[in-house]
Amino acid sequence: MLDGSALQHGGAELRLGRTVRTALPIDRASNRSANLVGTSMSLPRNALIYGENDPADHLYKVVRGAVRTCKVLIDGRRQVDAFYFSGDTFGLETGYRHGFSAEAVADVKMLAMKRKDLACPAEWGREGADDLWALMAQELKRAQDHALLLCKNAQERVAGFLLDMAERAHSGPEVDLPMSRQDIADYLGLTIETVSRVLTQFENRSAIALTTSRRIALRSPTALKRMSV
Amino acid sequence: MLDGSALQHGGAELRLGRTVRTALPIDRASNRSANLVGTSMSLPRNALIYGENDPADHLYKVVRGAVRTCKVLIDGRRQVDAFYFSGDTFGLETGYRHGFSAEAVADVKMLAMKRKDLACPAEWGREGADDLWALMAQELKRAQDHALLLCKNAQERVAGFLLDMAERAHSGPEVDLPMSRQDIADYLGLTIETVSRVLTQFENRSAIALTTSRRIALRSPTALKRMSV
DNA sequence: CGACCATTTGATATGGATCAAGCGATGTGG
DNA sequence: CCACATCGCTTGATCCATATCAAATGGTCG
Repeated sequence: MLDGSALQHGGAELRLGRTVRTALPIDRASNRSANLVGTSMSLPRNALIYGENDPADHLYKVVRGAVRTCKVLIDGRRQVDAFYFSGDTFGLETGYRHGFSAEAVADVKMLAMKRKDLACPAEWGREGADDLWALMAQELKRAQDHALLLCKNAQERVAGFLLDMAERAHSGPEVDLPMSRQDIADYLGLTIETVSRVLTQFENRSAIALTTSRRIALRSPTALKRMSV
Repeated sequence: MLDGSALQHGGAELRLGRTVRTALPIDRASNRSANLVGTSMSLPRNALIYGENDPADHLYKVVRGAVRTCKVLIDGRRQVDAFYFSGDTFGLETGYRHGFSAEAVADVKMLAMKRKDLACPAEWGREGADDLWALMAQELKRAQDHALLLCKNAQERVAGFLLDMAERAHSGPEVDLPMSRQDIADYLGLTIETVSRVLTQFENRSAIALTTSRRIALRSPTALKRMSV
């Protein structure tokens, strides 16, 4: 899972815009936040990081770029579980195998950290245990919030999504969305057409401004918050 | 939170069929699964166990009956996050306060276990840490599966729900659903009418049989599985 | 420039919500 | 014990939000 070759096995090779480039273990960096040594890897847009059911023996920390975790149902429908940005850690699982696959939303640089046994907390040092616990708690909250989001209507979902992105994707006054409309739609349980329509609707009401299709200025976060519940 | 008086404070007193009866600390039982001492409490149907934003300093283990955790939005919509049955532990949180309220779906008997500091794993013994980690992982999986369910259509949600209940509510060949149609609807992000219609539809196709409205025989789990994705 | 891809916009269809009524079980007071 | 209110569930009729189908627009790269 740490070298380029491993990245091509396993899950389906979906939508690879370019070939998957071998990740060179260029630098090593100690990573306080999980008390682990990380191997740096770079992957191009749409590359598969790991597939569903692959052994879950690494944690990954995004350095630059963005990652999505998702699942594809038998009939082809795709569901995006989460997005991860710079500073976020992903790959933590509830079992020994990944329940979702992970893919690069945009060119991504990240650290891969080996974990002997993620299922047995007693093996970790004190710091590591606290970090992992915090991480797990964060993932749980994310999943719960996602479920809450999915019970709402289209406007509320998109508004909530934008606010979440604005808070997390640490950009300036404008939010830079690295993912496609399809990614957003699959995360929100909507279609790309609906996502697009809601966005133009928000723009018409001056709640947002679409600088480019992937760059959005939140003109009125208050209005968005009002619309998000 | 351990005595009846505490149960009445905090969240809204919603839909209480009867008055909230004071929970007597009748017996004490050591509880291996979390390495804690539990105080037994009994509560009537619809009683509030804890409210949103209440301090999260206890874990609860269901002995008999069923519990739901949920959230009520400002406009009154309710979202059920999870159901817990005999043997399930609930109350684990991502912060110092509960993000959801917990209520008795039916008359419930449970053990309340005090936790000094749930946010600091180093404080727990080795066994306790492993147990809590497993519990957290289970909650994460539950939340993820819930989000997946909510991306599907009505048939798939109801089919998935029935299969989940059949697996968890350890009844015999017939599944005993302790919760109301409203509870199910709020869990699945549907209306009671839709839930009801889908159930009769399943019955017409002989996938299930409705012995009573709360008692369902899964005639063809295979068919349900097919319909659930 | 032309091919390609992502996004937007338009027209129509449909699944589930909403509104409304009926029905069966349970409980209560006369 | 019955008449009656209540409650949870089902069923029916209609409406609406979002999906689906289709086409136009715009941006990017060779």
